[in-house]
Amino acid sequence: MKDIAKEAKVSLTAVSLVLNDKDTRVSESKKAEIKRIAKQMNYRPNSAAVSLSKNVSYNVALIVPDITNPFFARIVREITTFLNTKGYGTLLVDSDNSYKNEKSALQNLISRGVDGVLLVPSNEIFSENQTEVTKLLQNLAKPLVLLNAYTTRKVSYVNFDNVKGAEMATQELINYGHRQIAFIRGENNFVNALERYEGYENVLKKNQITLNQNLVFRGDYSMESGYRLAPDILKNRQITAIVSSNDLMLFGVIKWAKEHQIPIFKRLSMIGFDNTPYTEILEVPLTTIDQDTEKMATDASELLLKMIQTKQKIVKKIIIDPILIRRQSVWKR
Amino acid sequence: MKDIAKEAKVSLTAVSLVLNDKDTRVSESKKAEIKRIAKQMNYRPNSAAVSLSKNVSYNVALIVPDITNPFFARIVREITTFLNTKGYGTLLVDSDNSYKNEKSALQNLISRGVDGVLLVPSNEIFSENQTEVTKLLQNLAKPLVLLNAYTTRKVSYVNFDNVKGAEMATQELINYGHRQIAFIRGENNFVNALERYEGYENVLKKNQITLNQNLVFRGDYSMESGYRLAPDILKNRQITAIVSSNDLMLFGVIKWAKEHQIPIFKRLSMIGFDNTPYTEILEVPLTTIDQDTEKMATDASELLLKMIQTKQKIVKKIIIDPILIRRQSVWKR
DNA sequence: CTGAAAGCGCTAACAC
DNA sequence: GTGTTAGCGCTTTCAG
Repeated sequence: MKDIAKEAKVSLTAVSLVLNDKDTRVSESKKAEIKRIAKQMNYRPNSAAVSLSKNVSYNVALIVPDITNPFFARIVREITTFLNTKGYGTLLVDSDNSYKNEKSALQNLISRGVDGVLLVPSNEIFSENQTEVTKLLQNLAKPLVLLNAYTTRKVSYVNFDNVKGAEMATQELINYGHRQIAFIRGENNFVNALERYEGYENVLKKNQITLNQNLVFRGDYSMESGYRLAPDILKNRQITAIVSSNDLMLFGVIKWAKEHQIPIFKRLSMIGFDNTPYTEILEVPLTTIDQDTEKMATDASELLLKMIQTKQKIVKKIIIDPILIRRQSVWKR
Repeated sequence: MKDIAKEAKVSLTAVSLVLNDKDTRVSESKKAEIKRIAKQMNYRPNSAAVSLSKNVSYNVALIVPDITNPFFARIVREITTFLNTKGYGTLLVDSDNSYKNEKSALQNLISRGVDGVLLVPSNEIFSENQTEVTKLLQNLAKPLVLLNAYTTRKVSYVNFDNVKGAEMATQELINYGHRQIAFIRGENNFVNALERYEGYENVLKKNQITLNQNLVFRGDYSMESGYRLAPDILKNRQITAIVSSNDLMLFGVIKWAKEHQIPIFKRLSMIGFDNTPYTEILEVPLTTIDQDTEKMATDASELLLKMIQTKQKIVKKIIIDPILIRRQSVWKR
């Protein structure tokens, strides 16, 4: 900048003003001259200096439990792309589904000077000491938006209507004559898992089917957990259908069944959650609940940017409706 | 820092020295006192100030073509996790497989002050004006390591031995009696695609099978491109086996076959590339070429950090051997 | 062993 | 319309 000023024979102020388009004061001729020289010298502002001076970094933190899960991968892609067009960079952290990592990432990122954080929380965070978590989330020095979770805390979030999603899935199976419907749910404390389970319960009750806890299985949203659950699910011959809280756990069940030569697609109707791309290449394409990750990503990013730019604490709750995607894994029993 | 200095009745210098463990000079008692107070005040250095002063940011850029592709997702996870343990943050950009995006990201990230960049290049970059690309990559102001690509430029990279991988795949099929082996390759200019094709050619020649260009199909590594290619591949009834340059394109073929009720798993032997997790849940688990993404990620990250920390330009080429994972999609014809 | 002070590159309040 | 200058929070040189 100094060089530009010297070259253009103006002050640093003028250069700064012009290059930031706050050129209300500078004369047109100088303006043009400064811009020309800046371009010619291929000037790039030093972002550390800008940050130090303005106390903003134009970086946002994004924390996800597992980037390898296609559902999260989609979210990450939408968010980074969106933020990029708005002039923000994305610092990505994979928390490996661990609260400990989330916590240290949160602190680390704040001191890295991010302007705000987008948090897709782990399951674990909800099993922790909740007053500590509240403190962590509410007293964060920077704006925060939660994705794919809800909370009663004074924190913004955008989430899917999980109750509704699970209701649609369960009802679909009942409509096809199923009554012994297994449900693969997530961890006890994970709020979305609770909601999905609630949807399952609701629909059973509405259809006067008594809830049987032997049909409820508990995983952690990973393919491995589905794989682990598979033998128990498949040895219960009463079960005619499965609703899974996500596609991945169902994939795990399918993997186990394949390995043990069980014709699972012939035996069971199945509905997943997330509409991952791989649902379409299975032996029988999977019916699933689709969630509009793009909307989630842009809604959350926009909200965060608004908080950052207006410097206001906004507590807003956004809930997105899921959609039932009918393919071929459900049929009359 | 000022507060700590005041509280401890020492100078700013002392505080800085102690907190950075350059405490060769400060007395033990003061040292302890300063650390105590810093912890008590929950002191976090302002990273913008550190950056400005030291001219480093402890941030690294990571550019990938498509985070949604499980192969890249795995790389991203390994890299972010590894860099995190070394005290570096990761600025992630999804280039959407476009050279234009890569180029602007590269410039944008540099001016964001990253200390170095890890680039998993798009296919497109190799179809561009190559003198421009050379200029872009070689004259980058910061250390650069390429992943999943090779180059004759003075640029470091970590890549798989693609020739060997494709050779293993093709030979495996020949060993099982196949001779009309289709090959799904990537774009013309993408170096890895070229290498894989070369491996295919090599093995045909070695086995005295004449290369038939009608058996070579060209995709872009996306599931969609496989889907597009499927009708042409499947209508050629001579073909008894497929080698695909990645799993995803094969998934696309499988998807199309499913939709058109073609029993592809009965008709064709198939081998993919990448060993994505979903290869195991298909109707017939897929034989594939596994690439050690973790090694690639850590090798590349370590190399980059070395360049950053020693401030030396290192041009090192690392090549990793792939492994053939035998599952059930290959059988005697 | 310790501290004062210059400086990193930029912004913005202030004075002209 | 224009320029001077005081910071932003930290590191590091230099003088004691």
